[in-house]
Amino acid sequence: MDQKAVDLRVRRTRKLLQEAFLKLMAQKSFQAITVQDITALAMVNRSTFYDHFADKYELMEYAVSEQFRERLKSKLPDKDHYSVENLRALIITMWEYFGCLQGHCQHADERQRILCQSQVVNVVKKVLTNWLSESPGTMAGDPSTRELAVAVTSWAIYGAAHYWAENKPKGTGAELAELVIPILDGMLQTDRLLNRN
Amino acid sequence: MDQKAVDLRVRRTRKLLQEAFLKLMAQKSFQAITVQDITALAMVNRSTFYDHFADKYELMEYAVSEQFRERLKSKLPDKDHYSVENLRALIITMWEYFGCLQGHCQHADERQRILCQSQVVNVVKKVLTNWLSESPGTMAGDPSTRELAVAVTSWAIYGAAHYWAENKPKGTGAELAELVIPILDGMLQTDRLLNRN
DNA sequence: GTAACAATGTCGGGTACACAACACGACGGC
DNA sequence: GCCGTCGTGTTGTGTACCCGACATTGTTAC
Repeated sequence: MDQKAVDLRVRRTRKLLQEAFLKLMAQKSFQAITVQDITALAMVNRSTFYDHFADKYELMEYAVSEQFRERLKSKLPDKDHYSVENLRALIITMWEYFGCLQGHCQHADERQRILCQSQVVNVVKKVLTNWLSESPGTMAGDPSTRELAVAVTSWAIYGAAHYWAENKPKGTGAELAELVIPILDGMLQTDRLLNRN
Repeated sequence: MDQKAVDLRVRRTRKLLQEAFLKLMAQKSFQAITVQDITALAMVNRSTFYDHFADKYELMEYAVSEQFRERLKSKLPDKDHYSVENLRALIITMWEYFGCLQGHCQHADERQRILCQSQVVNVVKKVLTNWLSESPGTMAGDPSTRELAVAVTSWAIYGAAHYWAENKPKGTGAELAELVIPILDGMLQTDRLLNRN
């Protein structure tokens, strides 16, 4: 699933299933969507669906991850290295996406909103891991410390974005970023310093 | 090509190629579009293209035919039988589509505009043939007379729609229909009467 | 002229996918 | 109870498609 899908057919099939699922989510509840609905709209045979996803939950996770990944990729100034600008874009994008999730999936209940959001966090974890491993002269020796820092930071961002999306409907992403960047940047910087010793 | 393409993969591939082609026509000239452009956008292997179309001209004909067919299907009150209302819808739809062709394919030259329009006439021929063969008690014995009537009527409609689109930019489709329906309906009716004897 | 390059059209071998058929559980009606 | 219907998940066989490589045909530049 996560590993590269080289074959054009594989990439295309997943893309078609993803798009069909997102379209259906805009007009139906997740429960009301059947695998048959998805495959019919995507023009993919139903049994082929199971070659890629165990069930519609797995497709939802995939669709959310990919959509957020795409969106993030287009917003990051330099996607390969850590910087405060990248961190700001990350925070704002996640907050925006949470709002978009609420808007796009009108019929989503609390349960699968959390499922979706946790997928977003997983994407952020990967991005942060990349940044820190690409960052020159940091954490050469201790990957487990890095994993911990990534997990803490990712979920911290989630907490901020989630709170802001739920409780501050008038707030902007920039405001949110200004509030939490000092904390997060501090975490990542001290982490780097610790590992230099 | 024309015969039914049952397999889902075939229908999907052609649909993807068609959509990609139409997207590219909106931003490039026909000459500037390569088969590679089309297949890349459609997420279809280039060699697969040649399993369906001999060249990009054939794809253009297919795309125009299908697009017009779809458009027509959604406009006809009763798509299976001849009636003046159907004839009116046919005339107006063709005229509208010619305008749409000019708008959508900005970079099209005169040569392939005619290629496209002749495909539209072919679709109209098939529709008229269907109508007359489904029409109860008409032309049971002489298909060649029917073919002739269909050809004459189809190209007559083309002449009207083409002229109206080119020379009467202020005109409406309804006006055009009112002008030519008497002639065309007369042709089809006398044709029927002739064949009753 | 010709050399480099890009797009076309074709072929063979491997594979992702379609299709049909199946078993299973969950419902709802009689 | 038994029934038909619907959605799910699995399996086997045939095929549409991918991919890479190839020769051919323009097209541009030197």
